[in-house]
Amino acid sequence: MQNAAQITTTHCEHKLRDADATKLKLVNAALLAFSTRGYDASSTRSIETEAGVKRGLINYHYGSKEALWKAAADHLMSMTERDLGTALETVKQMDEDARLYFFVRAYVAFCAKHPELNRLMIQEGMAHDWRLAWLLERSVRPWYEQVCRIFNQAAELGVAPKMDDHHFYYALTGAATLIFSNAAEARALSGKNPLDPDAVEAHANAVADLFTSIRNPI
Amino acid sequence: MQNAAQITTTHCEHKLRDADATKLKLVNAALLAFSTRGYDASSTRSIETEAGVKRGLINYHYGSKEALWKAAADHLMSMTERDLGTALETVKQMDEDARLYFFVRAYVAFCAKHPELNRLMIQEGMAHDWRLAWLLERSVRPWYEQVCRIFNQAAELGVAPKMDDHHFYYALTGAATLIFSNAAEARALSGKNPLDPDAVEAHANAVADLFTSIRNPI
DNA sequence: GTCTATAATTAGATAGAC
DNA sequence: GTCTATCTAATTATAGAC
Repeated sequence: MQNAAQITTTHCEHKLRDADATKLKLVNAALLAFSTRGYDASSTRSIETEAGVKRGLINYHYGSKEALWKAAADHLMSMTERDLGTALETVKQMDEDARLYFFVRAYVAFCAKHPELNRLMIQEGMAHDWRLAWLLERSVRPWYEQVCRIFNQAAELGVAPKMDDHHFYYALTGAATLIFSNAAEARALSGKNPLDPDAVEAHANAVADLFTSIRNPI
Repeated sequence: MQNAAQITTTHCEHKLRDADATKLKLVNAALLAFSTRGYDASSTRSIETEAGVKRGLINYHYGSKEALWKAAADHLMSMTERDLGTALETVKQMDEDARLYFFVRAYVAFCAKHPELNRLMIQEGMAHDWRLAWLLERSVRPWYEQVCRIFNQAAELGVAPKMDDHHFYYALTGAATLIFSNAAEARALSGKNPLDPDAVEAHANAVADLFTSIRNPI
C-alpha cells in the first residue's frame, strides 16, 4: 500500500479520486438515511441508490453496514465539533455575562443548518445499543460537559435560569432542536418552512431569551 | 354477524374475551415497537413475539401491518386526549394568571408517564408520509391549537414569554419531552433514571418556571 | 474500481386445516 | 380463535469475473 502511493500514476490518481468521491457520496446518503429513517429501516441497497453509486460498493468500501454507520456518524461528529468548537471559541472572547446568550444562539443556528445531528441523536437515544454507546463515548459526553460548564458559569453570575444543569441541558436541547428535527410536522402545522433563515432567526431569539436571564445583552 | 351476537353462549363469550385480550396485547406491543424502533424497522413477527401471541394473529385480527399501526396510534391518541383533556378542564378552573404554569406541569407529568407519545411523534414527524398525515389529522392539529390558545391567553395577561405561539409550541414541546423520549441517553449521561418521580418533578418545575413569567403562583 | 451471481435470512401476506 | 405451510419480495453479505 505504501509502495502504491509512491509509484502514483495519473491512472492511479484518477482511481483514488473516484474512490474518495464514491465514499463521500455514500457517507452523505447514509447520514440522511440513518438520521431520518433510522438504522434498521435503512437498507444498504437504498443508500447506494440514493447515493447514485452501483450496488455492492458499500461492502466494497466499508465492509459492512455497521462500518458505514460508524463512518457516517464520525463524519457528522467531526463537522459538529469543528463548527461548534469555533463557536465556543468566539463566545469565550465575549463578556462573561453574554456568553450563555450567544452560545445558545450559535447552537440553534447550527442545529438548523444540520438537522441530521439531532435526528440521529433522537433515533439512537431511545434504546441502549452499540450505536448509542458509540455516540456517547465519541461525542455526547464531552459535549454535555461543555454545555454544563457554560451553564454553571452563567449560573454563578446569576444570568442563567434556576435549575439543575442536567435539566438545563435537556430543556435547552429539546427547545432548540425539535422544530428543526421535526421540520416536516412543523411545516405542515404552520405552513412555513422552519429551516428558512427568518424562522431560524426567530427561533434562535426565542430560545436564547428563554434560557438566559438577561434580555438584551451588549 | 349480528345474529352471532344475539345467540351468545358462554363459549362465544370466552372466545370474545380471548380475542380482546389478544388485540390488547398486540396493540401494546405494537406501540412500544413503533414508537421506539420506528414503523419500518418493526416487523410484525417481532411484535407478535413480544406480545406473546402466536404468529399470524396480526393479519388475522387487523388484516395488515398498516391497520395495526393505525389501531395502536388511535389507542395512544384516545388515551392522551382523555388524560390531557381532564388536565385542561382542571386548569380552566384556576386563576387566569396561573393557568399556563399548571398546564405546563400537567403536560410534563403526562409526557413522563407516556414517553411513547413523544417517541412516536418524533419518529413520524421527520418525514412527510401517510402516518404523519394521519397523526396531524387525528390529533396533532387540534392539540396544537389548544396549546396556542392557552399561550395566547397568558400572553395577553403578560405571564407568557415574548415570542410567536408557533415557536412557543415547539420550544415547550421539545424542552418538556426530550429528557423522557431519550431516556436511555439521559440515564447514561447522569446515572439517574429521568422517569423516576423525583426527576420528573424536578423537570416539571424547571420547565414550568422557564415557560411562565410568574415564578411562584398561588 | 465495477458488475454479476448467489447464498442465507427475513419480511408481509394468504390460504386452509383444526 | 388458533396454527401451519407457503408465496413473493427484499435484506446483508460473499466470491469471482472483468
